[in-house]
Amino acid sequence: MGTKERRKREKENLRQEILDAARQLFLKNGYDNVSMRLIAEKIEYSPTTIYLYFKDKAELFRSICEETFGKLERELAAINSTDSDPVDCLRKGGEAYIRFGLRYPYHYQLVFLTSHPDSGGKTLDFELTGDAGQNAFQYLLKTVSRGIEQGKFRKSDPVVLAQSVWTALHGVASLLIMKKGFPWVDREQLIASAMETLVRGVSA
Amino acid sequence: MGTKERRKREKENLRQEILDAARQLFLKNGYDNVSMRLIAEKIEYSPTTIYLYFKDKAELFRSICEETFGKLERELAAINSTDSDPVDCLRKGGEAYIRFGLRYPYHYQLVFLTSHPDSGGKTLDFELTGDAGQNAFQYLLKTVSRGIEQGKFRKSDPVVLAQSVWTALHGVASLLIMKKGFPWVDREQLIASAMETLVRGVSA
Amino acid sequence: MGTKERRKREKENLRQEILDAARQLFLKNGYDNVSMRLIAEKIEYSPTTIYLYFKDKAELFRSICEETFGKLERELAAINSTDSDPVDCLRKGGEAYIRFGLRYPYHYQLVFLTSHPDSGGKTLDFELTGDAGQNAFQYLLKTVSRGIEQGKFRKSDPVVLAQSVWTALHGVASLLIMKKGFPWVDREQLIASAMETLVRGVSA
Amino acid sequence: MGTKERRKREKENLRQEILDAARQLFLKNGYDNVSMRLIAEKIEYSPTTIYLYFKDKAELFRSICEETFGKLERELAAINSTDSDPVDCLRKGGEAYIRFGLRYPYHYQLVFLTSHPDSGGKTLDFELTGDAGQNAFQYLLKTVSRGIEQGKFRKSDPVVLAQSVWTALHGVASLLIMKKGFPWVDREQLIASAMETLVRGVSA
DNA sequence: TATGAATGAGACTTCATTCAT
DNA sequence: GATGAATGAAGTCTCATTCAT
Repeated sequence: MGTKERRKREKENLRQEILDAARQLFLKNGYDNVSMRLIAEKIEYSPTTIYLYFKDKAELFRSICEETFGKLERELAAINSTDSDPVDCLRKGGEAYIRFGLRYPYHYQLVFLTSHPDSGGKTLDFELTGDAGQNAFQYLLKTVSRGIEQGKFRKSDPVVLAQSVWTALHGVASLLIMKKGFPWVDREQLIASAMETLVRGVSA
Repeated sequence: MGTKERRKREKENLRQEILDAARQLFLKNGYDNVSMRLIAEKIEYSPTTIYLYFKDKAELFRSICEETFGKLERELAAINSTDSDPVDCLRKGGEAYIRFGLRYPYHYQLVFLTSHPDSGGKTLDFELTGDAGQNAFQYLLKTVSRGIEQGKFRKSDPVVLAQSVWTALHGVASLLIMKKGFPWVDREQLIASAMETLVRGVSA
Repeated sequence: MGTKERRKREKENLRQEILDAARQLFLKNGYDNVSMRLIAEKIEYSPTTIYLYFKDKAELFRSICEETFGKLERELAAINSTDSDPVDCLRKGGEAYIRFGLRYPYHYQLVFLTSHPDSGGKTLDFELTGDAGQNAFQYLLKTVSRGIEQGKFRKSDPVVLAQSVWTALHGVASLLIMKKGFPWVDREQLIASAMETLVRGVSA
Repeated sequence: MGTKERRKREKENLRQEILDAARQLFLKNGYDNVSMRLIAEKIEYSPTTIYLYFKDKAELFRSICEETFGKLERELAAINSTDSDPVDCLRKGGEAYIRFGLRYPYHYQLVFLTSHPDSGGKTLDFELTGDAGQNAFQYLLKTVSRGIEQGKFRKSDPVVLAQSVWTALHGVASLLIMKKGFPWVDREQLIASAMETLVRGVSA
């Protein structure tokens, strides 16, 4: 194979390489503390090159978000289509959600633990993120609605209940991801306890 | 009238004035979107002046955090010392925790939503982090322990239960803070529902 | 239908197509505000392609100028050879000159409104400059000389008079080109008035 | 005088020094080819420093224009207030205008021979320039109007005539400034001839 | 002939910070 | 105690251009 391979690392797909590098940096440093130059250095390309694949910094960030949401959605979709009992669904879906976060901590952080630069002047307008968030949320909402209808979950506005379920799940995932230094109990025990609390909490 | 009083507002303590201005700005814009100049303009002093009171931007921010977390601790302490019923304690303390996060979102972010392993170059180095987290947690642990002892909370390892309670509280605070763009239901309803879920979930 | 014809428009001569596109853009936006990419997009080719036909941006521009100034000379030549009355010649030639400037404002700028002493680093080096100026001037000089000889223009050194005529024509063209923001009267009226002033001014 | 003088060149007024440097560079290179860095290097300061005196590049450019227009206006005002005969006024004012250009070729070029970046996308909106231009033009308009009223200038719309007079004056100034390489006749002769042509041309 | 990929240079601008007064 | 003046570093992004195919 006479092909000249300029760098050892395979770079079949530079676009993906950029995404990977950027994701990691955004996570470690936060959106504002990652410069295009920094990303470029990490992949050992010139900053200009990034602009061949992404219109600007915001689009790069947005792409990373979309990517992650896609993964999560697919996992949740699988569970929802398999199981029919709302309680089972909640249990399995909830755990899946938490474990998704733990398995892809980088992605999770980026999407759920990075403040999108929409507050301070520089409105970058990540509507899309919101949409994707809602998509993932729809699965949860369905489950909760069914649970209420079937009298298995306590009576209440389905949206309200679903959102509060989400906060509970997110709490577990995010704290475990972010506070690795905290003297946590056994991770499995904690997840079990949190899920138990959640399921009891929403049950009728 | 000989004395030219440059501003009507009393400024006995410029240091405090700086802290106040900076706190508001950090809260509104986030750390990265607040420049020293911006703070200086708000207090109508020159940027240089700030450096007479604070070594640099990081120290200024750190001071604000300390100040703020003092408040959180005091709030939680007050609740814990006043109320004796663990359920009430959990309810009130939990709400206080959430509302604290919502009131000081950037401080909350800094301490609970930032991973500080190496912080990538710009070392902000908030030693406080671990301490504050654990301090706050101690109050919760006490309450949970008492609840289990009194048979009001379901039987389980107090630390495990306390930690899972924390995740639930944190979930509400952090999601509301980070995902402002999400179509949340009425905030009060959401908090109420989440607390209800939590209290039911841990009850015996 | 085997042959995929990428564009309907015939493109026998890509070089000419580039020139045409570039000319329009240079005219509309000015040299500095036209990027190679912009030209490339207009002709629906890649930027790289342009370099197959022109060494660089400067050469492309230079080609356009040459092309254009050929036209000016031909126009003036035609008038001078057709008309024999110096007054008519002056009138028609003068108007032609002005209108030429207005039709090709950026070319005109380049040749008559740019000082090319050292051109500060970015040497555009339009040798053409002096030549084109003088060539155009020769036609004027002939006309003026004939006018004086025939007693139709006021007695004076032909070169002096010709040069002052040139300044008058140039004044109209250059001001209209450079000061688009000025609240000019109707352009035709202005040209007519300026020409009237000029012809009266040189008449015996 | 123990005063530490950091540089030999006097720099009592850095703002003026910036203006001077910028004016020269804008002239030599054109607006687009002058970078803030270049100006900074010329005055041996950091680019940042310029921003202490001017909001941005556009404001710097605008300031230079204002400065120049001020000078011209004052000269023309002096003449108009002294002389009463329109013909004299035209003659003297016209010459003054031309000589102003020749005396301040840098200023003149910048204001009358630099295309303000208003055409190509980047609308910088130099309304002000237009205003100032109009102010200077008012003096000319007054003279021309009086001349027409008194029957000394040929009957015509005063604004049209005034504008065509301006083009004539501008033609002399600008060509002499820009085309130093052209084999001009004696400058005084040329000015005299151009003014003669102009005065004859507008006379009744 | 045509181009996709890549880049070095450089554009304007903002920022935290220091120094001398 | 307070500030005006100044700066080095860095930010995002665009451009003309080249190279290998």
